Amino acid sequence: MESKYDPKTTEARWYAQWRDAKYFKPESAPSPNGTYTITIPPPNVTGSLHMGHAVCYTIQDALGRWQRQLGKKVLILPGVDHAGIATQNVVEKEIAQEGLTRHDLGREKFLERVWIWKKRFGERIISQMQGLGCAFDWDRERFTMDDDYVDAILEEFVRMFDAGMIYRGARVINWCPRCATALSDIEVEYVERDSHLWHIRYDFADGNGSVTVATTRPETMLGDTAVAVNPDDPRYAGMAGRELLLPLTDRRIPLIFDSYASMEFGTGAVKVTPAHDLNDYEAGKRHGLPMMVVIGESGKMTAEAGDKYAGLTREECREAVVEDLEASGNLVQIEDYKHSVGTCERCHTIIEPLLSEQWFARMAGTTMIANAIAAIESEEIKFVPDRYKRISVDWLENIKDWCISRQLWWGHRIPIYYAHDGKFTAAKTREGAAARLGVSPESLRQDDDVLDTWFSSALWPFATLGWPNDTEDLREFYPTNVLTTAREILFLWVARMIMTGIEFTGQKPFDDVYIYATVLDKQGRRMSKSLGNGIDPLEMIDKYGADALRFSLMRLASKGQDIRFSEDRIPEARNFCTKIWNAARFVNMNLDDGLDITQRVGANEAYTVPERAILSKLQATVATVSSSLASYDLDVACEALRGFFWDDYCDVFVEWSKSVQRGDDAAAKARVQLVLWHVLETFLRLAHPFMPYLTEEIWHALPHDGDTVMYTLWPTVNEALVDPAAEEGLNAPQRYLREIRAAHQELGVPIQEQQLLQINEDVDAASVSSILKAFDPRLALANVGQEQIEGGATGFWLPVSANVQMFLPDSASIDLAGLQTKIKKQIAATEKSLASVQGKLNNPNFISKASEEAVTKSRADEAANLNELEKQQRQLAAVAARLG
RNA sequence: GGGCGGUUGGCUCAGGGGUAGAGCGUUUCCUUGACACGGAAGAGGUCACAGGUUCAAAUCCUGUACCGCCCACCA
Repeated sequence: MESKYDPKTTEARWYAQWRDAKYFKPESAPSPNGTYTITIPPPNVTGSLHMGHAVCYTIQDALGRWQRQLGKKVLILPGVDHAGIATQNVVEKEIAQEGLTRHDLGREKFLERVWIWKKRFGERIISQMQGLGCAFDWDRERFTMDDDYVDAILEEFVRMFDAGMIYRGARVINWCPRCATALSDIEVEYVERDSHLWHIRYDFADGNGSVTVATTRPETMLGDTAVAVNPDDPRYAGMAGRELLLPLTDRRIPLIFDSYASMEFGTGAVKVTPAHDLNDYEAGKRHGLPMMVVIGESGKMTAEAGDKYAGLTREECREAVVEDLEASGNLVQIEDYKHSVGTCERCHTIIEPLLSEQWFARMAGTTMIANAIAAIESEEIKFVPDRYKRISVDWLENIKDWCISRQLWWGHRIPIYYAHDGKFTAAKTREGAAARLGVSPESLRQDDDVLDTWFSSALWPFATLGWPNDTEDLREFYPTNVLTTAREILFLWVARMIMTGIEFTGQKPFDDVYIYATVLDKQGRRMSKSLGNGIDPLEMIDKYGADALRFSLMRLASKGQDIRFSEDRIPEARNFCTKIWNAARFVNMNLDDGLDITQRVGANEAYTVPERAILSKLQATVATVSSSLASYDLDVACEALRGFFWDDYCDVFVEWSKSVQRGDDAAAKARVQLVLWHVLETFLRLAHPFMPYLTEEIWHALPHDGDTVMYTLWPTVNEALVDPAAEEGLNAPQRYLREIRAAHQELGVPIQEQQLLQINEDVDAASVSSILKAFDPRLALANVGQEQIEGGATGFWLPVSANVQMFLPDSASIDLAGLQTKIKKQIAATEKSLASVQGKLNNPNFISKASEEAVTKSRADEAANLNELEKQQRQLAAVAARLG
């Protein structure tokens, strides 16, 4: 093994080897224990992967590698999403730099450009996942625009259409004037804005009085077709049906009664613009009001807005209208007002609610929704953390119909075909539609719109496995086991996969939904392009290695808590990788050639205390890492691995083993080597899901059995090796040693002069002595456990811990006064702690009401404190006697 | 307006009814034959605040404050 670990060359070498050997394919591994499937959330082809993706794919890879070691036939199916609106936007931005719009290119040429983009970024994304070390089955990689995937979408659409779940209608929808498309409700992002509330006076047409309305959007008044007041509002009693003169126009509009007008807000009168506000639209429908579209799809005022305003942008028109209202004297007041404004999730342009013909999927009240709710409520599909269960159900229970048509070019064309006579139907093909309508295919016109991206991603877990065909993959790997995803697409994606999965396959799409931590920057802000605070995973891999990045992310990603991440968190993990490398190198260089690894460590052999202790702790680590993986507590697993390896294995066991290696007991050497190797090899298998490259590299450098650590079996707990007594047998001497060292430091006596130790505890004196000498060879311990001083040396016994005394010969020059002060301080502390425990024990309520366990523990605490106090007092006495 | 999460040593976070834990940082010592991306020893917290329940509260309950997120037809 090289003295320094080089992640870069190691990672590249292993990934290529794994891939060439087809290790990632479920068919390759010995798999007697069933299947385990993950269809990874397909990233958008909009750009490269960010840290959130790195967390996502790292977790899934770790879960997959773990399950593979458990003997499962593991399929992790990768892919990318065409991401309609998002991708169209980035390509539009790209061509804008050439001074072009998509309309300059035309649909066909523009789509060519998008495909070029897709190829470039799709490949980059795949190589990024591979750089992370992801053991995904690349032969099964899917894209949401693959032919067979498209077939699944057509199937979905036609089935829903035939079931009456898809309809076309004119409704007020969310329109993004910049993207020039409709959006669904959940693609709108609300942001708080400082604005104004404009109070405008509408005079009655008969010249008798007026009504003042308040609005945040004065420009929409040009499309007002009524003013509404609450029927119970005494201020407007009997005024229903009276006509108002709409300012700046010559139109007359009615005053209507509708309970949607709140009496508490402003004057209680609300202007009604049915074509540009969802509530107003509903009110307009209730009252049969005309709907005037005054703002067009481009965000500019239409001819309906009047000659004066037509052609102005919404913003320009607002200024003009306010100015004109001021001039006409109708502007009563301008109030500062903070409210939230809907914006486009993709381009952040302010949404225009717009009356428009769109395709909708019926959601509310359908069995599709009911079944999804039932699956979540019954926990047939389990959410982790479980609070997302309630959130998901709430959303589904209040679901509205879903606007699925988009006026985009990049996406799946809606499979609706229109005949000349206006009749239309849905079909997978033009020919199919022609047959349904009884006309010729040539006479049909296909709808120009495309489908919402999420309409296609909703099928991901099963369309990727071949649905609607009854494929072998679908039968074998569906339902999948876990969906690991980001919180922000819980409704957009997760809920919809559950809906469609149950609807179309009759089965839930996955058992568990694991919502992982969001990666934030150091200040707790979202990482985003506009803030420029993102960190490029590939750059970090290049700098620290993939294993270090993976480990740092998983170690920080505790369940339900967001991660504040910055580059300076990675060295911690990188240092751990280095530590593992160096320890392995040390172990490896000390292994004798004849090590027989078929002789795995068993329980029956006569191991020394430190050997039994490390084997025992290894069992605990196996248990913790296994259960933490099962409950998605990857941070806990990482911490268990780190603590065990660094503290228990390196700092204690490996250090101790040096004394054996230095000695001349051949049998002891062979034994310790076997334990060193066994623990390390087991650790590598445990750590492999988290740091695949490093573990593979070391595993191969060590004696091993097999071709890859990927296919080794997951370690199990060997109860026979669980040995708390041995752990204590190792802990105790370490405690003594700390105290001996402290005492020597305190006394100013070199530790080399320490020869004798007296121990009153029930310990194996020989073992303690040997462990002590192993950790500090400077100790010239001649005897442990004997009070008799050989050779008639004179000196005094200083208690160093409750049951241990060390001998200080007269020759030592000792700072007794300093020691005295220190012991007195310790006594005070012990007394305080003793008083606290005794206070508890003297409380009759505690004795009678507390659990037996708690009382027992307190009694033990009291005894320990008393013991400690006694020792300290003896110490003090010993020193005092010495001081004379 | 409703809901959810958070508030623990300088920083980032675990934990969770029985006298506070980790990593990083920091202090002192150590270039000892795996590792200075290291080792040894140490300092450092009345667990946001106020009430309550309990023999016992950092932990459970109620409320408050602040931070963050989500939802809602906040003219």
